[in-house]
Amino acid sequence: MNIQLVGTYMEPIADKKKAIFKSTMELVREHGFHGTPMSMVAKHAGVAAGTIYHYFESKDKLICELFNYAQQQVIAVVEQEDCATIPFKACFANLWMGLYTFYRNNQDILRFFEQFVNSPYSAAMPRLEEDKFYTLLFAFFERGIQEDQLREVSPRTLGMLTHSSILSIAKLTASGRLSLDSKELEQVHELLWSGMARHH
Amino acid sequence: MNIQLVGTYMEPIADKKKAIFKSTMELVREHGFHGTPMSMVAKHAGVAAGTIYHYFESKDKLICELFNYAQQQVIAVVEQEDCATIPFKACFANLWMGLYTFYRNNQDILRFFEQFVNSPYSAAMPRLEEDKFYTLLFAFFERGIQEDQLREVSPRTLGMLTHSSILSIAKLTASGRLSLDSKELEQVHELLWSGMARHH
Amino acid sequence: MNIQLVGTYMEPIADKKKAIFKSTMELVREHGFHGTPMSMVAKHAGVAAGTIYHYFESKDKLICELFNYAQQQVIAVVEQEDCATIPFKACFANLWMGLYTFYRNNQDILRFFEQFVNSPYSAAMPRLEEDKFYTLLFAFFERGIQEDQLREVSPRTLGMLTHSSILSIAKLTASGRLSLDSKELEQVHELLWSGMARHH
Amino acid sequence: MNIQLVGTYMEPIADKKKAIFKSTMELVREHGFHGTPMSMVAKHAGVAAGTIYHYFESKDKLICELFNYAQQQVIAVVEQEDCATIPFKACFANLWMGLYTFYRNNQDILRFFEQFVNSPYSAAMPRLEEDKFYTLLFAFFERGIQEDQLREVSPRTLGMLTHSSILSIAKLTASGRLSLDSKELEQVHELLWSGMARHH
DNA sequence: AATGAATGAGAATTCATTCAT
DNA sequence: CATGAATGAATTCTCATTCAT
Repeated sequence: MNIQLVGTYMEPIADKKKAIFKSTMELVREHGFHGTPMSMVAKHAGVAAGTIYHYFESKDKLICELFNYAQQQVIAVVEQEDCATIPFKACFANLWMGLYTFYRNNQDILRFFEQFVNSPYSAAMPRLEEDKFYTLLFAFFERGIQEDQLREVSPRTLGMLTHSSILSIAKLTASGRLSLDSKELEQVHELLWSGMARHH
Repeated sequence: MNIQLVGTYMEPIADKKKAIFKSTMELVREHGFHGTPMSMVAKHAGVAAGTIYHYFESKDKLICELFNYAQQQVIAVVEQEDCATIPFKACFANLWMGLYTFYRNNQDILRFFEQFVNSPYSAAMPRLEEDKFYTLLFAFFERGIQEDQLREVSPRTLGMLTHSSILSIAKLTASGRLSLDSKELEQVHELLWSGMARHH
Repeated sequence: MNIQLVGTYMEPIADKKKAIFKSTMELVREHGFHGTPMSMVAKHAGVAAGTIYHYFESKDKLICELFNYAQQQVIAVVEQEDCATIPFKACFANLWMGLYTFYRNNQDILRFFEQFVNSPYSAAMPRLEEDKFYTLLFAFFERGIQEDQLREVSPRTLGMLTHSSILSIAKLTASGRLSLDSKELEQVHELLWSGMARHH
Repeated sequence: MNIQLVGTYMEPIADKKKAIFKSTMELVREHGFHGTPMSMVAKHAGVAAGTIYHYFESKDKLICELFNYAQQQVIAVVEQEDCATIPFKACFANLWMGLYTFYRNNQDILRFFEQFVNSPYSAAMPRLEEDKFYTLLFAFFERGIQEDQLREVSPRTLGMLTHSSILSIAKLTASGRLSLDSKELEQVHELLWSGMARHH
């Protein structure tokens, strides 16, 4: 079948559309938005330039849809952590490691995200309140506070601190400028935890 | 006088050059690199397009020099903290607040940096080892470890964690999506400190 | 039945072909040739883009055939005036009003014609001598001269003057910039007649 | 000097701008709007493609400005007829012949006009009431009526009839499908006049 | 030093047409 | 017959850069 499932929406995505997503991601990572002409995407994806415009209104739309597409994958990482049955602290550790591992293994996405959120494209994106990823993330910390596990700091602050720590360490290790073994990684999120946790 | 001092190098910068820097910074912040043609910089800076090429070899060079120019200012913030005479913890707090305040008051620079480091431009920039800002930052944490104030975590890790926390909180408060009073800000870097500090 | 008669040729025209003609006419009127892509015609006509190419070799052919198709209708208007049994002057009046009424009620055709004859498409069309409409028109005035009803001015001149007067008044009233009641309309062609008629 | 006067506005027009106007006029006449890419205009005018965009915002603007530019010339023809000192009938004859001669000698403009007014471009143009050419024309006939020289037919009707007669005859003779000597031309506008004139 | 008109390579996008289903 | 995804040449337009003044 010429289709594939994405996220939890069961939306079938044509092979060509996926190929265009994949190529755009890889090329934007390497060359940036501006350095990635549609002709390059087309060539890399093995389709004609015009074909891209069957699937996407414009380059801008392609970029924004790609962001959403990739965002879904990050959301899936957050959602798969079933925190209901394990201690909050362990859940925090899982979340940190889960996201870290995801970004570490998906450098394209990490780099694409960083470019995207700092570009004028992001102006067209949902506000923090409507952003599913951040909604989930903030809710997680909200819960931690209410369960008396975390200090009484705004959940947004905790969420941003956690996420930015994940991103910065993932970029650092991915760039090869620092190598951290699993023990050291544990140290990192443990460090964060000990800062954020309420001390009884 | 038509000159001005920058950094500690005593390099005089012509008014026009400065105007070009300023305009580029503001425009790139709003429109991104790609959305900021040289003609727009020229108009905004009140000079002719050709004039820019008296001061800068190319657009790429202008962008890179602007990065260095702005970087100098961040370095100045780090350098002005005289940590020799105060306790390390207080110095950490000063550094965090100093950088936070700088970025908070210089949104243009913050946004420009974020765009820059995630773009292909940054490929042309010095490696972490040769980057004066990071050298200073890492040295600071190195000292903290050697003084037995910080946990034995790689200084790079500590530096990146600290810097990313500053950037993410500055972006968050600057965007207006979160408002933190000075007490809450203190909480944030205190949180970080308590995670990183060696507990005797 | 899925067919219909057109003109006097008894050529059956498939519903789809007619729908394509109709859509093209309406869309070209509004958007011009260039502003009317085949995909738009297809959508408007409720057929697939490829289907148009079953009926028409190319866009150019479609346009030219549409011109002929519409031309038939104008010819029908001219032919239905049976001038053999009524005075020439009355026949002139009927012809003027017949064509005026037709164009007035068929703005699409009027606008399409005007665009067509002034475009490079018309280069591919029959010369004046081979154009049935003009042949009929010129013959009419030829007869008027021979019957000593009209001044000795070239029939072509009289034909063009008459036709252009009809078109310009139809465009003017259709545009809503001028409103003429039936008496005023009569005045107009009476005016023309009194200019062209031989005064005995 | 690198300038030239246009109309009565004394607006200097750069040589290149004029060359672009001239080329566009000639090329549009022959190939139509759609058949005249900007690259063709550039080549024909001896300028780079980008240069056109120094003078004109877009192709559409170029076309519209060209229309106005050419319109000025037609207006000049109308304005140069000083009707105050000669009989109205003679003035009508002069006007008819003046415009006829202008269009006859400026086929490019005639063809361009016809294409323009029947295209979607004309939608962007001033309404009849604000159109200087038609304002002048209608005022002329208004005067004829008030001076008791013309029948009591709406000036707009008379104006459109007259102008359309000029255009159709100019097209006919220019196409070579009809040849009219000066006597015959006189016959044509005399014919019109006798239709429109009030018979005392 | 400064100007800004001119350049032209390159980018995004369109659309007539084809063809496998 | 009918479809509409796919094609890719052609088009409009942008913009970094140059250079005569």
